Amino acid sequence: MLQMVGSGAAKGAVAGMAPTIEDGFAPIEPLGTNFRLDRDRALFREGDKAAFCYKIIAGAVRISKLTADGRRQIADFFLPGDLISFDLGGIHSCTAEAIVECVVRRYPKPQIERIAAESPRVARHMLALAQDRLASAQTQMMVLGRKTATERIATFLVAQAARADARGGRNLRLPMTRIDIADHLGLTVETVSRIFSRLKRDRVIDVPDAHNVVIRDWNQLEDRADM
Amino acid sequence: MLQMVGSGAAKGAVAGMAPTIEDGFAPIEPLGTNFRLDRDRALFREGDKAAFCYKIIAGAVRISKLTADGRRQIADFFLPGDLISFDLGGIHSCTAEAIVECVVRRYPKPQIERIAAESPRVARHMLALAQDRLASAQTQMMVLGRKTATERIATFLVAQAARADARGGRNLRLPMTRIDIADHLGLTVETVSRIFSRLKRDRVIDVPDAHNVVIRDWNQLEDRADM
DNA sequence: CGCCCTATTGAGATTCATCAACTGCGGTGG
DNA sequence: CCACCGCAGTTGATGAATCTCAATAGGGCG
Repeated sequence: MLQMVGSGAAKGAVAGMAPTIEDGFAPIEPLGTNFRLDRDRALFREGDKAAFCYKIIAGAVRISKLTADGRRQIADFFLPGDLISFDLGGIHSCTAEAIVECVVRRYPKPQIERIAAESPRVARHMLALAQDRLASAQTQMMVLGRKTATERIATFLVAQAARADARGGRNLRLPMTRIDIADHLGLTVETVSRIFSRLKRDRVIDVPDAHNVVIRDWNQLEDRADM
Repeated sequence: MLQMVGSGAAKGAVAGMAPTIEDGFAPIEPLGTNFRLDRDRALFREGDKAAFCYKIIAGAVRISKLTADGRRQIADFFLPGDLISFDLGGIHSCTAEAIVECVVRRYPKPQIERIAAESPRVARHMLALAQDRLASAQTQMMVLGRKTATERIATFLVAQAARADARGGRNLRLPMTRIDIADHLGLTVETVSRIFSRLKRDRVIDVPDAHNVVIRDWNQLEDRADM
């Protein structure tokens, strides 16, 4: 699997969609080099000095933190087209790991810094990207702080669908495990599993297998997501 | 109260501390104008077009979101010296409200935009600021998703002390109500109150009144915060 | 002086976590 | 080729942490 590095890359991203923030980074593109990252390998770890910026070409990545006693919180998932650690200098505040085998493009930070310093356009895009991330973090705080388990799952499915979607079909691919979903939503695996089962029983979704969800009743799902 | 607009402003901030990110915004300073904001009045609301950037001169501000049915999540609190909505264009992703009577300095966004476009230095500072906020949002996700009620309160107290402190004294002023704290930590008022009482009973803190906390046993507090 | 809002404390209810058992699939090696 | 192992996922029973409901106290402001 995974021979499609050049041509297939855009497939999983927002292919034909409206232009995204990422389009403003054209001057940076030639500085990047692609590499492969095996499942469960870290792109970087919390506390590491940040030496590169990254773009997911294929696969999926999770961004997480750990407590001293091993509890994990996944801040976000990233899919092809997404930019990670697109900032200047500093220390990584999270660990980034491959959920599945990935192709990642990597850009040396010093060169990014130089270009950002010369091109207000690029600097502006980086700022816009950071704000986007911040807004999504704020939404996730609402999910974690104030929503019930069912609302969290429904919200998650709606958000994932909105992101990975754009291609037709209510068919949603979830590359992450139930444990990853639990650690993203502040729940246990068992609770996640139970709620998937309930949504299935209630004909809101179908679950052909653990990594695929078909949304059968979009309204029901959005209702249960609250918002 | 609150005549000290010019001289007393720095008192609550990181006064004599290491230079902060905010120092890089000198070129923007003359563009600002101060105004007063009464308790519970909004600086801006979620969904509003962002027309200004703000700096807290005196007082305290909360940043929050609401669900359709009125549940509230407070993403962060801001104190004198803090910059709010220091980004470019777009729509406010949260509501900002005064916790107590405030003095706020406001900078027109179009002018900020122009300066950011001309000065890579300023643009860079804005980016650094956004990253800081993002890192703190990620920490808060960990708190909300994976920590117990006691850990949340302890973490909150440690963080507030680290922020507002720098002056001597384990004396911590909390301008926000218990409800605000609850909505920040994903708890109910009752739980917040109970845990304050427990920490007091266990001689970890003293609570002379609802808006002041004395940290009696710093180690105990940090232990209970986990991390 | 009295009212309203914040805070505290108690008792009971509920959600979700924990513990445990079982299934199914993929890989590995006899 | 098939048996076995290990991990992900599911489901059930039980329990604990936190919420909800309720009552009371205290402080600031009109």
